[in-house]
Amino acid sequence: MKKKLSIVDIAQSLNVSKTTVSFILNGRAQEKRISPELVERVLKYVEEVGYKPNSLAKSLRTGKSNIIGLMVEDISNPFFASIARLIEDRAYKNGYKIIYCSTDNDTGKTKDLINMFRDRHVDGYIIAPPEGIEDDLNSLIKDGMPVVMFDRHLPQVNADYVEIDNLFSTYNATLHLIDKGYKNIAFITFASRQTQMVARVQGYKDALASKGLTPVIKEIVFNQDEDLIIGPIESFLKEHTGLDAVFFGTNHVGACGLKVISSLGIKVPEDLAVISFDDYDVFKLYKTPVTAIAQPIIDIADNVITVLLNKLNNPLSANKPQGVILKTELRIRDSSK
Amino acid sequence: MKKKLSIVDIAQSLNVSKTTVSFILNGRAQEKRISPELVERVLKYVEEVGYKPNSLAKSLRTGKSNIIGLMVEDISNPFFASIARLIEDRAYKNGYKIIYCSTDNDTGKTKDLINMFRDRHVDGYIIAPPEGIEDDLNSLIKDGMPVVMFDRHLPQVNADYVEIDNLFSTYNATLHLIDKGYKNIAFITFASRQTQMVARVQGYKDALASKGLTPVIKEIVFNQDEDLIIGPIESFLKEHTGLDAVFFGTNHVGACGLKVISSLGIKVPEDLAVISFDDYDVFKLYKTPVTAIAQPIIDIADNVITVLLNKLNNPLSANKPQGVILKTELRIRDSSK
DNA sequence: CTGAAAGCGCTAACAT
DNA sequence: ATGTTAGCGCTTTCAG
Repeated sequence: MKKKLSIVDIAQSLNVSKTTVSFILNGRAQEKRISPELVERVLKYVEEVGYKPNSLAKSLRTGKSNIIGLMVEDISNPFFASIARLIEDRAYKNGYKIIYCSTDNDTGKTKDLINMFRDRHVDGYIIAPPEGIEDDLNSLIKDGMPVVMFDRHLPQVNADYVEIDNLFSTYNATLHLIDKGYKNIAFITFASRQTQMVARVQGYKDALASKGLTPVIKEIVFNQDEDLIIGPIESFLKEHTGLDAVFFGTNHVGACGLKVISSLGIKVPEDLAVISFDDYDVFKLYKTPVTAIAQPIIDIADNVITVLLNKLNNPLSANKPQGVILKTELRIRDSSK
Repeated sequence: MKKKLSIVDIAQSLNVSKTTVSFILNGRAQEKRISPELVERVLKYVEEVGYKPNSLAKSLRTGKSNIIGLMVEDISNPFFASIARLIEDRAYKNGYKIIYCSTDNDTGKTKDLINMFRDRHVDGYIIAPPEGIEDDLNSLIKDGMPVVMFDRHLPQVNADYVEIDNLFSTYNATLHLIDKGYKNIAFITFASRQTQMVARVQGYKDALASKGLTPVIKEIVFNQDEDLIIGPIESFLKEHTGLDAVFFGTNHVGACGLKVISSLGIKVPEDLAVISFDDYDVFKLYKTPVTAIAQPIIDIADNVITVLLNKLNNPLSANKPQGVILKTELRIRDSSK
């Protein structure tokens, strides 16, 4: 077990002061007018013996950890997994590491997680916030921590956020269904007071209202156990026989809904047209490919990390937080023909 | 921005030594025979002012970070995302945090990542190892770091690992196809010398050999860009018109393969029977539900974390590393009827 | 240009 | 039972 080298070891071996080594390693040689030869010699030696500064000690001293805390709803959801992946890549390229975790939309768990991150001295926070953590986030912001929300935002929290145009997306997609002649359109989604979900429901309602149609909304309580999502959808679909179209509010609900539709032997789109929020393989490959609202995942990730890096690099900039609203794309497939 | 409290502040406010506070906070009060009244008083005060020890300083001092490094192939792959999720949960419950990242099966990137983890003083490593990092892993182990491999292992690395019975899984599934009367069965997968893939191919070959049939194997070079996976599969399928069944070696290849099959208008299973390794929504919901080999995700995650926690808690235990091999389940659906 | 020295907040011998 | 003290490895003033 080879002993870890410290900056002192390097300094001693080279017969210079550790201060000098530190300056050189931190690119402050020029500023400190250290001779290029020495710089060269130190760098070469450091390389040679494979010395790595202890970042823990560094963090303790500087108060910076170069870690970003990323809280998604559920990392096993493809939407969040993809975003996490893209953010991870961009973060690494900029010298930051990611610690991530899943909130499960659980307020208590999220509070714990925030404390843990805080405790770990993460430099910035990226979060798809559940409800009820306004105070925690505000306290973070008050302490000068960069915070970026995505997928949704908390109106009482004055921080940057990156979202999509939820209301228009469902409005537009619902109109598409109506255009195609569907009249009894149900909206099935997770029960949630979060901004993104409220907007999605509203867009759906607005579109129906504009044509004098009546909304039928089914809210499912989220549960890890898929059967508890499938069950209610099945009951709902069995009860509401007059429907000619159904709109799923998230990819997860959509996938579960399709399972129900398959098992019930419902024909898409003849018996029932289908649209879902989010797009992924399941929708493309379903028996009848499913029309979906695709979120600009790359754009979302790019915006999130750009905003955060900005705040990280200009901690002073007291410029007002802003919200970025991105467009979605309605991918029309056979399920709504 | 309220100033962070340190243990010294606590000690001063209470007129005790910081040692005492430290002992109390670390549950060593009894052992050190500190009066219950004092313990009570300290704990109450700590709670009251919301003091949190600085874990960075703690780590620097103790050399423990309570962080586990988790390296998967690609966090946006549902198989790895699910496992990561389960591991994350179990780790948190045991007081560990996870730093995760995607290796992309890229040796260079993985080496960097290992260095980063090492640098961050993670307490243990969980990795789905790409080829070529034997030395890095061995050096880790030599330095006494707990390492657990999963999904595959590196024969030259003497560490615990958790895998499934790849060879038997494909052997068994291939026999199933043969039983059903299919004779010209192709195996399409990612080009890889990793243990799990070698075993999968071997199982397929063995099954065919046992019946005197000839293998047809197509290896695809992995690429982030899905079109570069779909393209080769399409060419392959067009060239090999005599096939009556195809076996996809991973969920990713399987999903891409289905896209090709759909776009080519190939009927499953009439024109072509299909089986894929891994199981997920896409296979259940495909036009013709696809027979799949389901990995015991929960078991895998459980075993991985159990083994790691064990090593973390008994660093001394020089017991030989062992491999855990788990069983898979062949879920027969209409695509291989 | 370089060195001494003071911490960052915590733990753990080693005294009392 | 409780206090003293010496670091963990690094950055950074301040003096040469």
